[in-house]
Amino acid sequence: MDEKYFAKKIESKWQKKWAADGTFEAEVDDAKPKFYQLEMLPYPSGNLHMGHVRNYSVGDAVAWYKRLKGFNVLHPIGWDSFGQPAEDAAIKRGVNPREWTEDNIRSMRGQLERLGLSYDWRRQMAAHRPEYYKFDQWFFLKMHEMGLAYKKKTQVNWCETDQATLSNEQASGGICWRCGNPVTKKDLEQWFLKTTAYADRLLDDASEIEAGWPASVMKRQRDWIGRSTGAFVDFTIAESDVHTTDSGDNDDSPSGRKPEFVRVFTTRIDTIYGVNAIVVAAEHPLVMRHISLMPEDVLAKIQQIRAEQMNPTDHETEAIKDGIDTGLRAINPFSGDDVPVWVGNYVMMNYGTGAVMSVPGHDERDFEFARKFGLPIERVIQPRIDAEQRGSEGEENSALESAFTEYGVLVNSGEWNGKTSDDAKREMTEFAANHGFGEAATTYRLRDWGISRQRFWGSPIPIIYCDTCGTVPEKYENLPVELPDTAPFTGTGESPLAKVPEFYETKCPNCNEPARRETDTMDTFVDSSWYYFRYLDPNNTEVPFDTEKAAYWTPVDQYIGGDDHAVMHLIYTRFWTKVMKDLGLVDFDEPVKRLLTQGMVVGETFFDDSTGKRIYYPPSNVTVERDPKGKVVSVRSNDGKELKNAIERMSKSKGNGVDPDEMIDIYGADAARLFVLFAAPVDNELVWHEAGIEGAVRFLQRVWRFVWKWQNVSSVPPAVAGGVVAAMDVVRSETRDAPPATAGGTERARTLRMKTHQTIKRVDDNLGALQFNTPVAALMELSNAIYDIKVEPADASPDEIAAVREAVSALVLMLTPFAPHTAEELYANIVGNDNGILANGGRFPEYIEELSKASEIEIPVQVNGKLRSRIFAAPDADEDALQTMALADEKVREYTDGKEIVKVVVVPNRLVSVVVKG
RNA sequence: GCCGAGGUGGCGAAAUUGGCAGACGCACUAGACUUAGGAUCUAGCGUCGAAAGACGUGCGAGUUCGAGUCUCGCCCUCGGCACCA
Repeated sequence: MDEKYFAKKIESKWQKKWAADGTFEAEVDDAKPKFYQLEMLPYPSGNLHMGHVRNYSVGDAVAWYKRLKGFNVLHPIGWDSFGQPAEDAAIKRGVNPREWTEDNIRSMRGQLERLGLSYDWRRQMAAHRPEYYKFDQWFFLKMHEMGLAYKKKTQVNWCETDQATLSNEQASGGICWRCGNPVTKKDLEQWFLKTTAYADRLLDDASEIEAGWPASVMKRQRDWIGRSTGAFVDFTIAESDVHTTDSGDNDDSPSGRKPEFVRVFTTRIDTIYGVNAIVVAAEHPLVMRHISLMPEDVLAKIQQIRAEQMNPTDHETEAIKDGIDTGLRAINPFSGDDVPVWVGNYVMMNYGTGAVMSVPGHDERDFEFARKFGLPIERVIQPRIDAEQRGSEGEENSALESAFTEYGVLVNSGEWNGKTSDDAKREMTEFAANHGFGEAATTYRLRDWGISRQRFWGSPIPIIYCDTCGTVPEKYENLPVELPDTAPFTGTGESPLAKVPEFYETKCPNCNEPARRETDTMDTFVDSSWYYFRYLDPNNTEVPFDTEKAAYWTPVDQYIGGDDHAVMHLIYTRFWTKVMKDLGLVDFDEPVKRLLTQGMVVGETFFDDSTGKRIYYPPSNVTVERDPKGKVVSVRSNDGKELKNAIERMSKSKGNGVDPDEMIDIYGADAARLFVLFAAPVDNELVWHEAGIEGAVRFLQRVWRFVWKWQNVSSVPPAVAGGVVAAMDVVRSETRDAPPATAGGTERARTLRMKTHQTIKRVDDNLGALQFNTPVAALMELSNAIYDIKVEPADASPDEIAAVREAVSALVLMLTPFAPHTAEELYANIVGNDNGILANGGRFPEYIEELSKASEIEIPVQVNGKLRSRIFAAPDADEDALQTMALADEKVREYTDGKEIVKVVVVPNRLVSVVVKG
């Protein structure tokens, strides 16, 4: 051990050692409890960024913590290596996507290794390798057999910038998930996975994982699935001689020919007597059927609305209601009234039935629409009112100032008057069903998952089109359908594979006649839906993974990643798991027991308002002026211009990115890791300040210096040579049996031991609760306490040496999850061998409660709620004793003398509160 | 607009869940050592005040011996969704 802390030297030493020893290689072992620690796998862009560093430092801390607690820990990593950037590189720079990807994986693996992350590298998977994507295809075929994979022509989300289709999840908010540009619509023939078939299970199984997942993620998933229960109701079209078997787009309708009708979905059938119109989407089949009879101006308006709905969503103009009366009329099956049929821009074809019953009295949108077009507004629900008010007649007919959307009691609703909304909903739905004009219904916001991508760099969809046999799945024994080495890359929206005859020309698996392969590839979110099962059995060539291995390791105990995947990846992977359960591959419904979403790492930049030029903060790029208290008064560029600050997501274009390699080079991996864990609570945003990482180095150096100073002393008793745990046993028996020391040095020893054991408990509790900033603070406090003992090794008494030795051993072991290289090196120094913490049987230090307690504790005394004094008492002193002491206290008496004591509240070990009067 | 999370020193944050607000770190101030310090060590660091002390967790009320924490009403910030019938 060197006297000085050289991060680079010890980091490379232990990284080599771990790799050579296979320290983090895990195997199934029924004798040990398992722990599957997983972090979201990176896309191999070529460079690690600070967000990765944070994500993987957190995961590594958990993995180490669990190892020290005696778990058999599986901690793998891999590569989400299919996807657009590789193809973009091919288009722009003519490189081969495979070589580009492999190069990036190589360099990023180097970066991960330099961080010293404790992965079992033997299990690495990469999505773009045939041995992996073979099983994407395998799953696709299984889902095809199960009827979960199907093809249909539909309007898809299309990103003009990326020239690519997007799933609904990827186009959330009308914005492309990758490039952030607005999304348009396009008609395409696409393969879909039937996620909607699992909508109920996705919702209902959520209760199993609720406790371990962030509430916000659960909520966003629920909102995304968007289940609403209500009813379909059919309104017959008046004076129409058209007959229909359904409302056009709905397969669930009753069979048999009936007069033309329009089917609406409503969650509020109890308001049906308040219907003033039927409003349908511009593309609704009803409109299509009657289009020839409509006047010019109506058609023009419908065209206009249709065009607006096709365009990228503009949230500014969206709120303005627009519509036109089609001239058709529909009959309300409950009241018998006939109402106009309108086209409205606020009704969307892709939700419910594309038609709504407009009830302006009790729906805000309908209210706004009715106001604008002067349609009648009637009250049919009245708030529940008290008995004495019930008689007042005016209520029922009073004009509505705004829509009343709550539940209440029905009025103006014929025979249903007086029913509550709840009762009416149930009874009216039944009534509609019995009379054949409606039924109970549930609709979802969730859509099926469109997985076709007109891209080269993805898993080919294993389907063959044959002129005689039609759409034919590839045979399992022919998997993988391999990508060609290269293709003509244009990025124009057609799959490059469609230009590679060697790829698409094939024989039909059925009839052996010439046939054509599907040339679209799968969405990369397919790869990430099941990758963590592949880690369990990465070399299996027959099936995705061995079910027995999965039975031991899965589900994932702890998953960590960014919350930008709250909807996309995490819904897909939950869906995939449920499919795997139905296939008999796993026996659980939910793949991830606990989920932690870490906050973003952001950078601070300063910019010149006039030019918009950004300057990244620390390395002497700017001059910071502060007042004597340290508050920033101004920041100037080196040429004297006043700058404004901005905290933004780190990115190349903003020039505020921080290169992990550079940080490792300057400060060391341990310091970088320690800092990201310490700087902020894990779910908060983290503003990267280089000064902070210097603080982390200082802490490590302090610990280092301390061990150096005490190293000769700490190896004195031969009994200690067996290791830290043994050392601590010795220390424990030395002091436990000894009478409580009272004088001089031994008092110091006792205080330090107390701090040591309090720290053990705090760090254990905090890590167990997935907090990382607070245990680091606790370790810093312990290090300060060791420092504060202020005894030179030569002058220390035996129990002081023992106490210091115990404190140092505990500190070093508990440092492992945060700064493993430093901890390993210090530990090696303490035990006198280089075998490593785990090989030596190092464990998380044991907490001994009795040692954590002070012999005397300070108890604050309040008089009338204000802190007036402190008394010292033995722990667990009884209430009477504390009260007597408190009332006898000189300072307390200043406030109580001559006054009446009304009440004394005593909280043992906490406080005494005296209430006086007069 | 709706939903969710949150507002604590100059900054990042703690606070045993109703019990000494500001632990720990950064920044800052003073001093020591030093040829030097962007190293290290010592001390200080919520506001006002010379001190005693008073005030202090977005604002206003309330419950309580006692409120950062609980209740009610406002204000603000950040995220998500955005006509979901």
